[in-house]
Amino acid sequence: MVQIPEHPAPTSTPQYSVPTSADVARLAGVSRATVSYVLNNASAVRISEPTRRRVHQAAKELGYVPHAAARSLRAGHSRMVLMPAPAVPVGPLYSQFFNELQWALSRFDYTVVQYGSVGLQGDEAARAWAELRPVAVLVPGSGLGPQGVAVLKRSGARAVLTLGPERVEGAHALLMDHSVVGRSAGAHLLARGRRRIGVVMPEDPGLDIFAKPRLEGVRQALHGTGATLTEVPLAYEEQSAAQLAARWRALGLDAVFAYNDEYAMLLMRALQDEGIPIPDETAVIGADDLMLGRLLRPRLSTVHIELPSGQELAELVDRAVRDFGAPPGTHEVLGATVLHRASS
Amino acid sequence: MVQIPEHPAPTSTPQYSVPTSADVARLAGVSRATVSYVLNNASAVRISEPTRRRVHQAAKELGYVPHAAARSLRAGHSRMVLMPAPAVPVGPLYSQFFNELQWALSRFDYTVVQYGSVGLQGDEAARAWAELRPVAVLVPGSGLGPQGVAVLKRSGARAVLTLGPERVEGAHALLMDHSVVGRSAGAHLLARGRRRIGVVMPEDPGLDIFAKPRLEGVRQALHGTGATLTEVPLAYEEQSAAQLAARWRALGLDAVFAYNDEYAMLLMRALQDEGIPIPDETAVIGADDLMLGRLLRPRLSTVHIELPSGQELAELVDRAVRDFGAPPGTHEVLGATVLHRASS
DNA sequence: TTGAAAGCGCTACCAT
DNA sequence: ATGGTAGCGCTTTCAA
Repeated sequence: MVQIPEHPAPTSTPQYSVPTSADVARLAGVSRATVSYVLNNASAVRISEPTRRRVHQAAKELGYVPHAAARSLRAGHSRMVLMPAPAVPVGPLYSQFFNELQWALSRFDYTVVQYGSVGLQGDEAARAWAELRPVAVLVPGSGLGPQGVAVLKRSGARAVLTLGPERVEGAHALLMDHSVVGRSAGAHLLARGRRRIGVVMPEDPGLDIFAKPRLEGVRQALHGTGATLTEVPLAYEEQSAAQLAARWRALGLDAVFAYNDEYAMLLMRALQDEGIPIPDETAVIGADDLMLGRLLRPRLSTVHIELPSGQELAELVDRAVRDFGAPPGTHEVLGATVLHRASS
Repeated sequence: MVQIPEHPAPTSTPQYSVPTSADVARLAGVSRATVSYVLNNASAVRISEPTRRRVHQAAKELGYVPHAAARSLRAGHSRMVLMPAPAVPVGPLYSQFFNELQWALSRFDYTVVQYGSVGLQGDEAARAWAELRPVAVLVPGSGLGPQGVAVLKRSGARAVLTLGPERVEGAHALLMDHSVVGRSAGAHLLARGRRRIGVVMPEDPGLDIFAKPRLEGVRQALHGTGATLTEVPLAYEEQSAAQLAARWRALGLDAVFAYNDEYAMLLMRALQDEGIPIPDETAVIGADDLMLGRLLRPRLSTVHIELPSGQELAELVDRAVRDFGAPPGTHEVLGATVLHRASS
């Protein structure tokens, strides 16, 4: 289970020990109960104004800060929403989404905590999270199995939500099916009259969870149209792009969906250096709608991705927590819109 | 102090209550003490092999997960390193640095938790953090005052480290003085023979904490050389860049440090659209060494920024925790190197 | 080798 | 209006 390694004892004792509510009570000349009532604005009991003042004064004087662990231990539950930090370095899109979510959840009086679980595998990670007894767990990406969900629920988590490509038994699913991105891109390229379509596959294996569904989406869009699909591996390096560009004409493609805008920019530059006219000979489309794509010449077409608003998601979490008897639901939360610019 | 709003009672009771070590003890037919010994591999006591097996078996059967809050309450301390999530959306540089740090700290058996404190102000935030009784707090950016540091320390935090532009009384400082970035850029432009130097100031006020020191660094580099410095406000939008470019010649600048690579790319495109040759008429240098800067024509010169390694930082944190009697130290942790490419 | 029990800081019930 | 106190889950002496 859990091992507590030994750590050296403090080299010196703190001059002041941490003040507790008992200290506040002593200083104010009241009982611990009264302190608790006052500091929590308990509505069930009425405390006289002078007493309140004395307590507040004493608390301030001592620099008293309540002990969250003790409180939630006593209460039997917490308002902590735990969110494992995604292992893959994610873009600004996600960062912003996360901040928004955090803000929205705090409006519901939840405390959002991002837990770094580097190096832990699957169910082992779930156990580590469960030790914190969060009221809800919001898991990005894949990597949590039904076992993990069960562990969390048995440990009192009232809602487990996954943000990822697939449903997990027992958990609410916020399906972020990236195939819709590929479908949009594929459909767009078809509509532009392209027939021999390449799809960039980043060589960074960490990106597979996004890249594979996007590829699959393109495949779906092309299905039954007679258009061909060619996977094009590419590392996020100039040299890799140059090599690819050198053999580009041999691939015989008239369009390429470049996984995202960054890869698109990398590839586009290499193709242009090779003298391949865009979009005439090869159309290029990216994804993520980065500002920088607009600066290219020709301007980069892209698939704009809509994540759910933090507000919506926070409501979903709150509802799941409150109706935690209800069966877990599934929500499609990824939108995709093609922004047609000059490169396609 | 802290207000606990009321929340509706559970709509239904969980079918199974969360298993405790007492449940494990009961099922295994031993005492709670024995369970604790077994699950924590206590070296002080020897437990017979059959008993161990029974305990492990029972724990597994019940899906027992220890309660971190109860444990740290009893222990009187935790191994939690708390890191407030930076309010400003930060780039991939920081994300990677953070992951590395997290990993390194986990090697020291710390649990890293990122706490989202959106909407909390200064010392209020510090109190919220202090409620969690972290053993160490690692605060990025500015925003924590001496008061806040005191609150944290009085609440048992054995180390408070700030990652930011300036020292804070009582806290260890990992000084990330961005003026070194500006100094490098300024010195480089001077060395290239430029004399009328512009410095892009992003209009996003959240970036001021980086932008102002960078500006100051340029000022320092130019000091006493007779070169002039002009602040150039720019929003991260094409239109803003276009407007700036339109009046560029009137500014009479022969070089510009563009805050970072993204702003540099934005500006460079606008200048080129305006027919201003780079670097002949105006030299451009960015910062952050983004891959995408290499794709521009001319290739973008940049200031490569070196953050400290996660390993180093983890060691620093660990030492600070262990020798928490020692006076807080100051460490310069930002390096800057100019990568001269074609744009300057 | 194992068990009984105290107590970490806090809140909520029940007295007064 | 205020105080006494039990008990949340856990670890760790001390006794047996």
